[in-house]
Amino acid sequence: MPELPEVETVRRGLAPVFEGGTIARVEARRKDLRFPFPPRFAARLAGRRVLALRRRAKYLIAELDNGEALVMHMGMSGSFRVDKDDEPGNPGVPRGKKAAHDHVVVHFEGGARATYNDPRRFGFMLLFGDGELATHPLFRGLGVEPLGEGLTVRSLAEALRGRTAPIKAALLDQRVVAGLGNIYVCEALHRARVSPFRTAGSLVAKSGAPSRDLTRLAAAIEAVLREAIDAGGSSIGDHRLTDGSLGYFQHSFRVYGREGAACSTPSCKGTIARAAQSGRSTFYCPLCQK
DNA sequence: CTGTGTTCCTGTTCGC
DNA sequence: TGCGAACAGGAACACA
Repeated sequence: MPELPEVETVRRGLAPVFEGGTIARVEARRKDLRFPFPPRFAARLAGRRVLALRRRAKYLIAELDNGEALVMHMGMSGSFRVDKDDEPGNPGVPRGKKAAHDHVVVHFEGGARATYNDPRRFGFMLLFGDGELATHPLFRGLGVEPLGEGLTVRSLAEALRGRTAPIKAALLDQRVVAGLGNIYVCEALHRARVSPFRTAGSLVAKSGAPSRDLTRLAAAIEAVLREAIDAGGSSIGDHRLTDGSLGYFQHSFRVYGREGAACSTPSCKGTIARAAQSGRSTFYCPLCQK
């Protein structure tokens, strides 16, 4: 489920509990998710204080007071639920009650709990040693963060130059831009009026200079992510939506899941179509995306 | 190195 | 209503 905006929304929802909190104990209710839990996973977390909860691409990173880092990925179907014992009206699952697919529960001193639920178990949790974030294969090749200073038209041009894969596939590649997924790639390409079938390299001039289309695309990526985060931000505090669901922004999709609908581009008479690209669904307007 | 297809797993939705 | 098929937001991996 979660792409960058959802992961960021989850981070903001979890931060009040994680940051500054001390982990009392961890329940890992099975031996693995996508990958096996690290050796002595629960024991190594117990007693640790969380200094900060960060996000990189679609990863959540809890920095611990011993220099290690708890790295979490929610895969396709992962979600977190936060429960605080000192809130009598808390709509979350009552203490001790186990919902299906609740695989990990992090108990904090003071009684707050963060419960990780993941039916498909494509998510995972790892413990990195001091400094491992910079060198671990999962992080080593990650591209720039699309928000903040990382993503520039120039950096995009450099990453895409000469590539013959469709721009849709290139943007899904986490080495190009970190954190984009199928939904937001579709949305960004539509906003930029760029066809998902164009080769990535066609957006870059032979000289390496970015095209006008690429300039629009970079702006569209940033805009759609920011809007989605803002929409998610408005849902923080609602326990049902602190879980990484798409929140209110799904009502703002212009192409994703809208096959057959009228294109929303002003004065465009197109109809949103759906195609398969590298095994995933692409939603686009055949008329205004060139 | 680059690009593409397969695979992990379970739940939900769709067409008959 | 039931039931099999298609599909799902990720990304590691194998392979051409």
